[in-house]
Amino acid sequence: MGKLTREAVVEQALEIGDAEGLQAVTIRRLAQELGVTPMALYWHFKNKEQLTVGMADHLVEGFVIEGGYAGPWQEGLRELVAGLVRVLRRHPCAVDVLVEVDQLEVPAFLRVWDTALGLAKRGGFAQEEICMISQYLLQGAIALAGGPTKHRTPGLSERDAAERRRLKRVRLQSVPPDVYPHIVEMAVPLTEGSPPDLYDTFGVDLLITGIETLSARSGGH
Amino acid sequence: MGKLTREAVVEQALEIGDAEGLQAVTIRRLAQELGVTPMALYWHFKNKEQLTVGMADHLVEGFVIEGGYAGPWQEGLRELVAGLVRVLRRHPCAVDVLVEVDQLEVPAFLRVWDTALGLAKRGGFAQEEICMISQYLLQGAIALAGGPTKHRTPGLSERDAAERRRLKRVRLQSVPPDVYPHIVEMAVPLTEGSPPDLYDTFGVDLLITGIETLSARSGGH
DNA sequence: ACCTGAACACCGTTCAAGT
DNA sequence: ACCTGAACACCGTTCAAGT
Repeated sequence: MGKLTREAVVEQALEIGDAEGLQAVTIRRLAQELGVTPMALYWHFKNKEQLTVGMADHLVEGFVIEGGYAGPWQEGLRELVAGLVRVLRRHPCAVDVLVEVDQLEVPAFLRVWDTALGLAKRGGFAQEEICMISQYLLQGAIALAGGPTKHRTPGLSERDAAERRRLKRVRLQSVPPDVYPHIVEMAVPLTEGSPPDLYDTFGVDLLITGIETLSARSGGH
Repeated sequence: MGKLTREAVVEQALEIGDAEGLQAVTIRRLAQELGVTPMALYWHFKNKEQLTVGMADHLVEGFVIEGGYAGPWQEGLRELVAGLVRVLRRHPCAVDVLVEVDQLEVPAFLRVWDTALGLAKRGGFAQEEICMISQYLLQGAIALAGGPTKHRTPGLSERDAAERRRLKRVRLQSVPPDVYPHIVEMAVPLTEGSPPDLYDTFGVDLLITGIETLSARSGGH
Protein backbone atom coordinates (compact mmCIF):
# COMPACT_ATOMS: atom_id res chain seq x y z
CA MET A 1 0.00 0.00 0.00
CA GLY A 2 0.97 3.64 -0.27
CA LYS A 3 3.32 5.23 2.21
CA LEU A 4 2.09 6.79 5.39
CA THR A 5 2.02 10.41 4.34
CA ARG A 6 0.21 13.42 5.77
CA GLU A 7 -2.13 13.39 2.81
CA ALA A 8 -2.98 9.72 3.16
CA VAL A 9 -3.75 10.19 6.85
CA VAL A 10 -5.99 13.20 6.20
CA GLU A 11 -7.86 11.43 3.43
CA GLN A 12 -8.45 8.36 5.56
CA ALA A 13 -9.66 10.62 8.36
CA LEU A 14 -12.15 12.29 6.04
CA GLU A 15 -13.31 8.92 4.81
CA ILE A 16 -14.08 7.78 8.34
CA GLY A 17 -15.63 11.13 9.23
CA ASP A 18 -17.88 11.09 6.18
CA ALA A 19 -18.99 7.53 6.74
CA GLU A 20 -19.42 7.43 10.51
CA GLY A 21 -19.32 10.98 11.78
CA LEU A 22 -16.48 13.11 13.04
CA GLN A 23 -16.61 11.57 16.53
CA ALA A 24 -15.53 8.27 14.97
CA VAL A 25 -12.30 9.87 13.80
CA THR A 26 -9.90 8.94 16.56
CA ILE A 27 -6.15 8.58 16.53
CA ARG A 28 -6.35 4.91 17.40
CA ARG A 29 -9.07 4.08 14.92
CA LEU A 30 -7.24 6.00 12.23
CA ALA A 31 -4.01 4.13 12.93
CA GLN A 32 -5.78 0.80 12.82
CA GLU A 33 -7.37 1.67 9.47
CA LEU A 34 -3.96 2.65 8.15
CA GLY A 35 -2.36 -0.53 9.44
CA VAL A 36 -0.01 1.31 11.72
CA THR A 37 0.60 2.11 15.38
CA PRO A 38 -1.26 5.10 16.90
CA MET A 39 2.06 6.73 17.76
CA ALA A 40 3.08 6.69 14.11
CA LEU A 41 0.62 9.50 13.48
CA TYR A 42 2.41 11.70 15.98
CA TRP A 43 5.34 11.90 13.68
CA HIS A 44 3.18 13.53 11.00
CA PHE A 45 0.95 15.64 13.26
CA LYS A 46 1.80 17.37 16.49
CA ASN A 47 -1.53 16.37 17.98
CA LYS A 48 -5.12 15.63 17.09
CA GLU A 49 -5.98 19.30 16.72
CA GLN A 50 -3.41 19.66 13.96
CA LEU A 51 -4.85 16.57 12.29
CA THR A 52 -8.23 18.30 12.24
CA VAL A 53 -6.63 21.43 10.83
CA GLY A 54 -5.22 19.23 8.11
CA MET A 55 -8.65 17.84 7.37
CA ALA A 56 -10.15 21.32 7.13
CA ASP A 57 -7.35 22.51 4.90
CA HIS A 58 -7.78 19.55 2.59
CA LEU A 59 -11.50 20.23 2.35
CA VAL A 60 -11.29 23.90 1.49
CA GLU A 61 -8.25 23.41 -0.74
CA GLY A 62 -10.59 21.86 -3.28
CA PHE A 63 -11.98 25.34 -3.72
CA VAL A 64 -9.44 27.57 -5.35
CA ILE A 65 -10.35 30.91 -6.78
CA GLU A 66 -7.43 32.23 -8.70
CA GLY A 67 -7.20 35.17 -11.03
CA GLY A 68 -9.79 37.20 -9.19
CA TYR A 69 -13.34 37.75 -10.24
CA ALA A 70 -13.72 40.00 -13.23
CA GLY A 71 -17.33 41.08 -12.83
CA PRO A 72 -18.93 43.35 -10.23
CA TRP A 73 -17.99 42.69 -6.62
CA GLN A 74 -21.48 41.50 -5.70
CA GLU A 75 -21.32 38.72 -8.27
CA GLY A 76 -17.85 37.86 -7.12
CA LEU A 77 -19.03 37.46 -3.55
CA ARG A 78 -22.02 35.46 -4.69
CA GLU A 79 -19.80 33.10 -6.62
CA LEU A 80 -17.43 32.83 -3.67
CA VAL A 81 -20.16 31.94 -1.18
CA ALA A 82 -21.94 29.60 -3.57
CA GLY A 83 -18.65 27.87 -4.38
CA LEU A 84 -17.75 27.43 -0.74
CA VAL A 85 -21.14 25.93 0.04
CA ARG A 86 -20.82 23.59 -2.92
CA VAL A 87 -17.42 22.39 -1.81
CA LEU A 88 -18.55 21.80 1.76
CA ARG A 89 -21.55 19.85 0.54
CA ARG A 90 -19.27 17.28 -1.04
CA HIS A 91 -18.23 15.92 2.34
CA PRO A 92 -20.84 15.09 4.96
CA CYS A 93 -18.44 15.90 7.78
CA ALA A 94 -17.07 19.10 6.26
CA VAL A 95 -19.14 21.51 8.30
CA ASP A 96 -18.39 19.70 11.54
CA VAL A 97 -14.69 19.86 10.82
CA LEU A 98 -14.80 23.56 10.03
CA VAL A 99 -16.85 24.33 13.13
CA GLU A 100 -14.54 22.41 15.42
CA VAL A 101 -11.31 23.79 14.08
CA ASP A 102 -9.64 27.13 14.74
CA GLN A 103 -10.26 28.58 11.30
CA LEU A 104 -7.33 30.98 11.58
CA GLU A 105 -5.04 27.95 11.50
CA VAL A 106 -6.41 26.72 8.18
CA PRO A 107 -4.41 28.23 5.27
CA ALA A 108 -6.97 27.39 2.59
CA PHE A 109 -9.70 29.02 4.63
CA LEU A 110 -7.58 32.11 5.14
CA ARG A 111 -7.20 32.37 1.38
CA VAL A 112 -10.94 32.28 0.88
CA TRP A 113 -11.29 34.90 3.59
CA ASP A 114 -8.68 37.05 1.90
CA THR A 115 -10.54 36.84 -1.39
CA ALA A 116 -13.76 37.84 0.34
CA LEU A 117 -12.05 40.81 1.92
CA GLY A 118 -10.73 41.91 -1.46
CA LEU A 119 -14.14 41.69 -3.07
CA ALA A 120 -15.86 43.55 -0.25
CA LYS A 121 -13.20 46.22 -0.51
CA ARG A 122 -14.20 46.82 -4.11
CA GLY A 123 -17.68 47.59 -2.80
CA GLY A 124 -16.29 50.76 -1.28
CA PHE A 125 -17.25 50.00 2.31
CA ALA A 126 -15.60 51.29 5.43
CA GLN A 127 -12.96 49.04 6.99
CA GLU A 128 -15.18 47.78 9.82
CA GLU A 129 -17.95 47.05 7.35
CA ILE A 130 -15.63 45.05 5.13
CA CYS A 131 -14.61 42.93 8.10
CA MET A 132 -18.17 42.33 9.20
CA ILE A 133 -19.38 41.53 5.71
CA SER A 134 -16.68 38.96 5.09
CA GLN A 135 -17.49 37.42 8.46
CA TYR A 136 -21.22 37.24 7.73
CA LEU A 137 -20.70 35.65 4.35
CA LEU A 138 -18.18 33.01 5.36
CA GLN A 139 -19.99 31.96 8.52
CA GLY A 140 -23.26 32.20 6.61
CA ALA A 141 -21.89 29.85 3.96
CA ILE A 142 -20.90 27.34 6.62
CA ALA A 143 -24.32 27.61 8.25
CA LEU A 144 -25.95 27.05 4.87
CA ALA A 145 -23.86 24.00 4.14
CA GLY A 146 -24.92 22.63 7.52
CA GLY A 147 -28.56 22.90 6.54
CA PRO A 148 -30.85 20.23 5.13
CA THR A 149 -31.27 19.12 1.50
CA LYS A 150 -28.54 16.55 1.84
CA HIS A 151 -26.77 14.21 4.21
CA ARG A 152 -27.52 15.87 7.53
CA THR A 153 -26.04 12.85 9.26
CA PRO A 154 -22.84 11.42 7.86
CA GLY A 155 -22.55 7.98 6.43
CA LEU A 156 -25.96 6.81 5.42
CA SER A 157 -26.54 4.70 2.39
CA GLU A 158 -29.02 6.37 0.06
CA ARG A 159 -31.52 3.73 1.05
CA ASP A 160 -31.92 4.49 4.74
CA ALA A 161 -31.62 8.25 4.34
CA ALA A 162 -35.32 8.00 3.61
CA GLU A 163 -35.84 6.02 6.79
CA ARG A 164 -33.96 8.76 8.59
CA ARG A 165 -36.37 11.38 7.25
CA ARG A 166 -39.33 9.26 8.18
CA LEU A 167 -38.15 9.10 11.78
CA LYS A 168 -37.68 12.85 11.89
CA ARG A 169 -41.16 13.36 10.50
CA VAL A 170 -42.71 11.05 13.06
CA ARG A 171 -40.78 12.86 15.78
CA LEU A 172 -42.12 16.24 14.63
CA GLN A 173 -45.64 14.95 14.27
CA SER A 174 -45.70 13.33 17.70
CA VAL A 175 -44.95 16.54 19.54
CA PRO A 176 -47.80 18.19 21.55
CA PRO A 177 -49.79 20.21 18.97
CA ASP A 178 -51.02 22.74 21.51
CA VAL A 179 -47.53 23.97 22.29
CA TYR A 180 -45.97 23.39 18.84
CA PRO A 181 -48.88 23.93 16.46
CA HIS A 182 -46.91 25.05 13.43
CA ILE A 183 -44.25 22.40 13.74
CA VAL A 184 -46.85 19.65 13.75
CA GLU A 185 -48.66 21.26 10.85
CA MET A 186 -45.48 21.64 8.80
CA ALA A 187 -43.91 18.33 9.76
CA VAL A 188 -44.04 17.03 6.20
CA PRO A 189 -42.48 19.97 4.33
CA LEU A 190 -40.00 20.41 7.18
CA THR A 191 -38.65 16.91 6.74
CA GLU A 192 -39.00 16.54 3.00
CA GLY A 193 -36.54 19.33 2.50
CA SER A 194 -36.58 21.62 -0.48
CA PRO A 195 -35.71 20.45 -3.97
CA PRO A 196 -31.94 19.98 -4.13
CA ASP A 197 -29.92 23.18 -4.56
CA LEU A 198 -32.96 25.40 -4.01
CA TYR A 199 -32.15 25.74 -0.34
CA ASP A 200 -28.58 26.71 -1.09
CA THR A 201 -29.17 29.11 -3.97
CA PHE A 202 -32.02 30.79 -2.11
CA GLY A 203 -29.81 31.07 0.95
CA VAL A 204 -26.91 32.56 -0.96
CA ASP A 205 -29.30 35.02 -2.55
CA LEU A 206 -30.57 35.95 0.87
CA LEU A 207 -27.08 36.79 2.08
CA ILE A 208 -25.96 38.70 -1.00
CA THR A 209 -29.22 40.60 -1.32
CA GLY A 210 -29.01 41.56 2.33
CA ILE A 211 -25.57 43.03 1.83
CA GLU A 212 -26.51 44.87 -1.34
CA THR A 213 -29.57 46.41 0.27
CA LEU A 214 -27.73 47.44 3.41
CA SER A 215 -24.93 48.94 1.37
CA ALA A 216 -27.33 50.96 -0.74
CA ARG A 217 -29.13 52.14 2.39
CA SER A 218 -26.03 53.20 4.29
CA GLY A 219 -24.84 55.55 1.57
CA GLY A 220 -25.09 54.16 -1.95
CA HIS A 221 -21.77 52.61 -2.86
CA MET B 1 -25.51 22.21 49.97
CA GLY B 2 -28.53 21.99 47.72
CA LYS B 3 -29.83 18.65 46.60
CA LEU B 4 -28.55 16.98 43.47
CA THR B 5 -31.28 17.94 41.05
CA ARG B 6 -31.37 18.02 37.26
CA GLU B 7 -31.33 21.80 37.36
CA ALA B 8 -28.34 21.96 39.68
CA VAL B 9 -26.39 19.61 37.43
CA VAL B 10 -27.21 21.57 34.30
CA GLU B 11 -26.27 24.86 35.91
CA GLN B 12 -22.97 23.50 37.14
CA ALA B 13 -22.32 22.13 33.66
CA LEU B 14 -22.94 25.53 32.12
CA GLU B 15 -20.68 27.14 34.70
CA ILE B 16 -17.82 24.85 33.78
CA GLY B 17 -18.54 25.22 30.07
CA ASP B 18 -18.58 29.00 30.27
CA ALA B 19 -15.40 29.15 32.30
CA GLU B 20 -13.26 26.51 30.63
CA GLY B 21 -14.94 25.54 27.39
CA LEU B 22 -17.42 22.82 26.57
CA GLN B 23 -14.73 20.17 26.29
CA ALA B 24 -14.06 20.61 30.01
CA VAL B 25 -17.61 19.52 30.78
CA THR B 26 -17.18 15.85 31.52
CA ILE B 27 -19.29 13.52 33.60
CA ARG B 28 -16.46 12.87 36.00
CA ARG B 29 -15.43 16.49 36.37
CA LEU B 30 -19.05 17.48 36.85
CA ALA B 31 -19.54 14.87 39.55
CA GLN B 32 -16.41 15.99 41.34
CA GLU B 33 -17.55 19.61 41.29
CA LEU B 34 -20.92 18.53 42.69
CA GLY B 35 -19.30 16.43 45.41
CA VAL B 36 -20.80 13.22 44.15
CA THR B 37 -19.93 10.03 42.31
CA PRO B 38 -19.93 10.06 38.49
CA MET B 39 -22.59 7.38 38.43
CA ALA B 40 -24.93 9.55 40.46
CA LEU B 41 -25.48 11.67 37.36
CA TYR B 42 -26.77 8.66 35.47
CA TRP B 43 -29.81 8.61 37.66
CA HIS B 44 -30.76 12.08 36.46
CA PHE B 45 -29.64 11.78 32.84
CA LYS B 46 -29.72 8.78 30.56
CA ASN B 47 -26.32 9.69 29.14
CA LYS B 48 -24.08 12.61 28.35
CA GLU B 49 -26.02 13.53 25.25
CA GLN B 50 -29.15 14.07 27.33
CA LEU B 51 -27.12 16.19 29.70
CA THR B 52 -26.15 18.40 26.78
CA VAL B 53 -29.76 18.57 25.68
CA GLY B 54 -30.56 19.75 29.19
CA MET B 55 -27.92 22.45 28.92
CA ALA B 56 -29.30 23.65 25.59
CA ASP B 57 -32.84 23.67 26.90
CA HIS B 58 -31.82 25.65 29.95
CA LEU B 59 -30.05 28.19 27.75
CA VAL B 60 -32.90 28.82 25.34
CA GLU B 61 -35.53 28.63 28.07
CA GLY B 62 -34.32 32.04 29.20
CA PHE B 63 -35.85 33.34 26.00
CA VAL B 64 -39.60 33.09 26.15
CA ILE B 65 -41.79 34.86 23.69
CA GLU B 66 -45.36 34.58 24.82
CA GLY B 67 -48.46 36.30 23.56
CA GLY B 68 -47.25 36.50 20.01
CA TYR B 69 -45.91 39.55 18.33
CA ALA B 70 -48.53 42.19 17.60
CA GLY B 71 -46.76 44.16 14.86
CA PRO B 72 -45.99 43.18 11.29
CA TRP B 73 -44.42 39.78 10.77
CA GLN B 74 -41.08 41.21 9.66
CA GLU B 75 -40.67 43.04 12.95
CA GLY B 76 -41.72 39.94 14.81
CA LEU B 77 -39.05 37.90 13.10
CA ARG B 78 -36.47 40.60 13.71
CA GLU B 79 -37.30 40.67 17.39
CA LEU B 80 -37.17 36.89 17.53
CA VAL B 81 -33.76 36.63 15.91
CA ALA B 82 -32.33 39.55 17.87
CA GLY B 83 -33.66 38.09 21.10
CA LEU B 84 -32.20 34.67 20.40
CA VAL B 85 -28.80 36.15 19.64
CA ARG B 86 -28.95 38.22 22.82
CA VAL B 87 -29.77 35.18 24.92
CA LEU B 88 -27.01 33.10 23.39
CA ARG B 89 -24.49 35.88 23.96
CA ARG B 90 -25.05 35.61 27.70
CA HIS B 91 -23.22 32.30 27.89
CA PRO B 92 -19.85 31.88 26.24
CA CYS B 93 -20.48 28.20 25.61
CA ALA B 94 -24.06 28.61 24.38
CA VAL B 95 -23.32 28.36 20.67
CA ASP B 96 -21.10 25.32 21.13
CA VAL B 97 -23.83 23.58 23.08
CA LEU B 98 -26.45 24.36 20.45
CA VAL B 99 -24.21 23.23 17.62
CA GLU B 100 -23.33 19.96 19.29
CA VAL B 101 -26.83 19.02 20.30
CA ASP B 102 -29.62 17.54 18.20
CA GLN B 103 -31.79 20.63 18.18
CA LEU B 104 -34.96 18.64 17.59
CA GLU B 105 -34.51 17.20 21.08
CA VAL B 106 -34.49 20.61 22.74
CA PRO B 107 -38.04 21.66 23.69
CA ALA B 108 -37.23 25.32 24.22
CA PHE B 109 -35.60 25.48 20.82
CA LEU B 110 -38.60 23.84 19.21
CA ARG B 111 -40.79 26.53 20.73
CA VAL B 112 -38.66 29.27 19.20
CA TRP B 113 -38.81 27.43 15.91
CA ASP B 114 -42.57 27.16 16.16
CA THR B 115 -42.85 30.88 16.77
CA ALA B 116 -40.66 31.58 13.76
CA LEU B 117 -42.82 29.34 11.60
CA GLY B 118 -45.96 31.17 12.76
CA LEU B 119 -44.47 34.55 11.95
CA ALA B 120 -43.21 33.48 8.54
CA LYS B 121 -46.66 32.09 7.82
CA ARG B 122 -48.13 35.54 8.36
CA GLY B 123 -45.84 36.70 5.57
CA GLY B 124 -47.95 34.72 3.12
CA PHE B 125 -45.18 32.52 1.81
CA ALA B 126 -45.53 29.07 0.33
CA GLN B 127 -44.99 26.16 2.68
CA GLU B 128 -41.52 25.32 1.47
CA GLU B 129 -40.51 28.96 1.72
CA ILE B 130 -41.76 29.16 5.28
CA CYS B 131 -39.64 26.19 6.22
CA MET B 132 -36.54 27.53 4.54
CA ILE B 133 -36.97 31.01 6.01
CA SER B 134 -37.31 29.73 9.56
CA GLN B 135 -34.23 27.59 9.00
CA TYR B 136 -32.17 30.48 7.64
CA LEU B 137 -33.11 32.74 10.51
CA LEU B 138 -32.52 30.33 13.35
CA GLN B 139 -29.25 28.98 12.03
CA GLY B 140 -28.29 32.51 11.08
CA ALA B 141 -28.93 33.65 14.64
CA ILE B 142 -26.70 30.91 15.98
CA ALA B 143 -23.98 31.79 13.48
CA LEU B 144 -24.24 35.44 14.51
CA ALA B 145 -23.96 34.61 18.19
CA GLY B 146 -20.84 32.63 17.38
CA GLY B 147 -19.23 35.67 15.82
CA PRO B 148 -16.80 38.14 17.37
CA THR B 149 -17.57 41.23 19.48
CA LYS B 150 -17.52 39.19 22.67
CA HIS B 151 -16.01 36.18 24.39
CA ARG B 152 -14.97 34.11 21.40
CA THR B 153 -13.18 31.79 23.76
CA PRO B 154 -14.95 30.82 26.94
CA GLY B 155 -13.68 31.71 30.36
CA LEU B 156 -11.30 34.58 30.04
CA SER B 157 -11.06 37.27 32.64
CA GLU B 158 -11.69 40.66 31.09
CA ARG B 159 -8.03 41.40 31.58
CA ASP B 160 -6.50 38.79 29.28
CA ALA B 161 -9.23 38.99 26.66
CA ALA B 162 -7.13 41.87 25.39
CA GLU B 163 -4.05 39.67 25.40
CA ARG B 164 -6.07 37.16 23.44
CA ARG B 165 -6.88 39.76 20.78
CA ARG B 166 -3.27 40.84 20.65
CA LEU B 167 -2.17 37.30 19.86
CA LYS B 168 -4.77 37.00 17.13
CA ARG B 169 -3.61 40.27 15.62
CA VAL B 170 0.02 39.20 15.65
CA ARG B 171 -1.01 35.92 14.05
CA LEU B 172 -2.85 37.72 11.25
CA GLN B 173 -0.03 40.18 10.73
CA SER B 174 2.64 37.50 10.56
CA VAL B 175 1.06 35.68 7.65
CA PRO B 176 2.75 35.95 4.21
CA PRO B 177 1.49 39.24 2.73
CA ASP B 178 1.88 38.10 -0.86
CA VAL B 179 -0.67 35.33 -0.47
CA TYR B 180 -2.94 37.01 2.12
CA PRO B 181 -2.62 40.71 1.28
CA HIS B 182 -5.97 41.86 2.58
CA ILE B 183 -5.81 39.89 5.79
CA VAL B 184 -2.48 41.46 6.69
CA GLU B 185 -3.76 44.87 5.74
CA MET B 186 -6.92 44.50 7.78
CA ALA B 187 -5.37 42.68 10.73
CA VAL B 188 -6.17 45.50 13.13
CA PRO B 189 -9.87 46.05 12.34
CA LEU B 190 -10.31 42.29 12.03
CA THR B 191 -9.14 41.71 15.58
CA GLU B 192 -10.51 44.84 17.22
CA GLY B 193 -14.01 43.73 16.40
CA SER B 194 -16.85 46.13 15.83
CA PRO B 195 -18.32 48.27 18.58
CA PRO B 196 -20.39 46.02 20.80
CA ASP B 197 -23.86 45.18 19.47
CA LEU B 198 -23.12 46.70 16.06
CA TYR B 199 -22.08 43.33 14.69
CA ASP B 200 -25.25 41.71 15.95
CA THR B 201 -27.76 44.38 14.96
CA PHE B 202 -26.17 44.75 11.55
CA GLY B 203 -26.24 40.99 11.13
CA VAL B 204 -29.88 40.69 12.13
CA ASP B 205 -30.70 43.50 9.72
CA LEU B 206 -28.87 41.63 6.99
CA LEU B 207 -30.97 38.53 7.51
CA ILE B 208 -34.32 40.28 7.81
CA THR B 209 -33.64 42.61 4.89
CA GLY B 210 -32.65 39.65 2.79
CA ILE B 211 -35.93 37.93 3.47
CA GLU B 212 -38.00 41.03 2.86
CA THR B 213 -36.32 41.72 -0.45
CA LEU B 214 -36.59 38.16 -1.65
CA SER B 215 -40.25 38.02 -0.65
CA ALA B 216 -41.03 41.22 -2.51
CA ARG B 217 -39.14 39.93 -5.54
CA SER B 218 -40.82 36.55 -5.67
CA GLY B 219 -44.31 37.97 -5.88
CA GLY B 220 -44.96 40.83 -3.47
CA HIS B 221 -46.54 39.40 -0.36
C1' DA C 1 -35.98 6.74 44.87
C1' DC C 2 -31.34 7.90 44.96
C1' DC C 3 -26.51 6.97 45.22
C1' DT C 4 -21.92 4.10 45.47
C1' DG C 5 -17.91 0.66 44.00
C1' DA C 6 -15.73 -1.86 40.94
C1' DA C 7 -14.95 -2.88 36.40
C1' DC C 8 -14.83 -2.46 31.08
C1' DA C 9 -13.66 -0.61 26.88
C1' DC C 10 -12.25 3.11 25.18
C1' DC C 11 -9.55 7.89 24.59
C1' DG C 12 -5.02 11.28 23.59
C1' DT C 13 -0.34 11.66 24.59
C1' DT C 14 4.67 11.06 26.40
C1' DC C 15 8.90 8.96 26.40
C1' DA C 16 12.37 5.83 25.58
C1' DA C 17 13.71 2.72 22.30
C1' DG C 18 14.24 0.51 17.90
C1' DT C 19 15.72 0.63 12.57
C1' DA D 1 13.80 10.09 9.24
C1' DC D 2 10.24 7.16 10.53
C1' DC D 3 7.96 3.89 13.43
C1' DT D 4 7.03 0.74 17.76
C1' DG D 5 6.03 -0.70 22.95
C1' DA D 6 4.81 0.25 27.20
C1' DA D 7 2.81 3.27 30.24
C1' DC D 8 -0.05 7.36 32.11
C1' DA D 9 -3.95 9.95 32.96
C1' DC D 10 -7.95 10.50 31.42
C1' DC D 11 -12.92 9.36 29.23
C1' DG D 12 -18.31 7.40 29.14
C1' DT D 13 -20.96 3.68 30.65
C1' DT D 14 -22.83 -0.90 32.76
C1' DC D 15 -24.10 -3.59 36.41
C1' DA D 16 -24.69 -5.19 40.84
C1' DA D 17 -25.14 -3.58 45.23
C1' DG D 18 -26.16 -0.57 49.00
C1' DT D 19 -29.66 2.68 51.80
